[in-house]
Amino acid sequence: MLERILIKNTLNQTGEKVKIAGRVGARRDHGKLAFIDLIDCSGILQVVLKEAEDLRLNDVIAIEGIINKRPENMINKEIETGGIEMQAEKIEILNKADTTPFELNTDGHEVNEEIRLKYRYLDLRRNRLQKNFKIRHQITRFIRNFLSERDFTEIETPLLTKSTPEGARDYVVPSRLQPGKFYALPQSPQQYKQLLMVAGFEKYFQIAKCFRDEDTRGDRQPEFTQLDMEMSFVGQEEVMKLNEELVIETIKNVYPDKKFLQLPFPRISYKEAMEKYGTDRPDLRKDKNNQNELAFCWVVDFPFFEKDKGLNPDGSPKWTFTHNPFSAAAPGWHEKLMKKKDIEKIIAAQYDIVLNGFEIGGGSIRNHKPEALKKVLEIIGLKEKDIEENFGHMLKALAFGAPPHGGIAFGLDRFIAILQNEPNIREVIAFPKTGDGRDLMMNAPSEITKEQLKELGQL
RNA sequence: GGGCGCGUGGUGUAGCCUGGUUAACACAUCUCCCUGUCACGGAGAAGAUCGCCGGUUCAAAUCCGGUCGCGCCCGCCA
Repeated sequence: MLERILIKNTLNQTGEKVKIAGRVGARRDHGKLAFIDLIDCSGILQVVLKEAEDLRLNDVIAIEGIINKRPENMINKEIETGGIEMQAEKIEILNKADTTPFELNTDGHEVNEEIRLKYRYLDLRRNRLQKNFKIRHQITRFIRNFLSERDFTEIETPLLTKSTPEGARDYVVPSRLQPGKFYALPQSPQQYKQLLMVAGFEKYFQIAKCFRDEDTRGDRQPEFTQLDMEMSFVGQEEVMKLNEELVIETIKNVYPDKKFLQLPFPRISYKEAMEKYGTDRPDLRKDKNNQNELAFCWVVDFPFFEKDKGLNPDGSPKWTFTHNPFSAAAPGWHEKLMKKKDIEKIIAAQYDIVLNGFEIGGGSIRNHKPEALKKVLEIIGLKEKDIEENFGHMLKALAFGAPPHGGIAFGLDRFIAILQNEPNIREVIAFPKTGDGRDLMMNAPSEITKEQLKELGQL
């Protein structure tokens, strides 16, 4: 009884009898001679059959046979195993396959998105998507190793957490044990990672799922993955330096053909970006058709606050934060923040990293003193009661000797999509949602039973 | 919430502007032929009441109105 080996391992088995297994990717029947391309997770191999078998596309089979060198004039240079082939001796059909609703030997761009998502498990068989997810794994593996080697601890934070009044709309989950109350799914692990700094971990990271109940875009999904990171006893320079190195090393390792337009990454102030490029995420590429050109930049010196729509009841302007309520003021602006003076001029210790015109990450140095965070919350118009209710735990935690800290978060899906030259992050998310937030394959969201609703206190 | 685009066999398109044969083509599917193909080739077959509803007309895939679905963009997204 032969043990099954992977197709990539047939390369050094010339002359040997082996067993391989996979699905039929193509069939070329010549009557008394037939070929099939067998596909497994590691590659593709041509199998020669003496007689035409009753094999159909996508049937799952196991084959035993001899691996032979191909004659010189029959070598296929297009595939890795093009110099060898298997002479089949025994075929076992493990499972027959229905005809697929679309062809799998293309890149899929021609097929309607809706039908691709409905049959996502077939769509994922495509070469292009297989590559995307193998690369995605290489990237996350490299990042994990890079940060682990630098004393970072990967820590998971809760998905069932608390709704907060600021920022994006929350996805909420009704509580059974606390009828009428709701958990919220995190928009980001922001508060937890800061609390981990209070806890003394000093260097934390997480490949974190985040949720935002807002309208989607080509580069936005309701559910997405963030590389989340936080460090204690650092300033803006250290965070930027470490992350620049992380990005450069990751790309050098996974994409040796990609070229950085400028190293180190140029730094542009928000003001300069707006004046020169009319956007805070400028596309600095020289040749936008060159898929290997990467134009990174940092955008810094963001205004902390901007005027919100409408006015306060007393006629004073309403303020909102431009990026993150937990950010600290940039060096030199702390006094203005504490005195709530020249609010529109205050600069935040905030930095965005931009790649080819897309914001792929952003972070800041945080307010590690409770009185500073409180000032920010007051400026954006929160009443004492709201502050206590929504941020009381943060203020309390910071008061127990929180170290100075700061961090960053990368939109991992977006980052990978750009590196893979994919126009849409759905191509690098295994089971993405449609524009209106549905999962066409699982048919979610769906209705739940009256009993479930009752248990949740929703009836 | 708003703007734009698309919807025709299983998949992708043509036809629509300028209404009129049996709705065309490619791929996929099925049958047959084929001993060196590699997205094999050849012969044949089946498969669409043109998203849905209504209107105009002798006649609607085609014109008009509505509706549904999908995508992209603006708003929104700390």
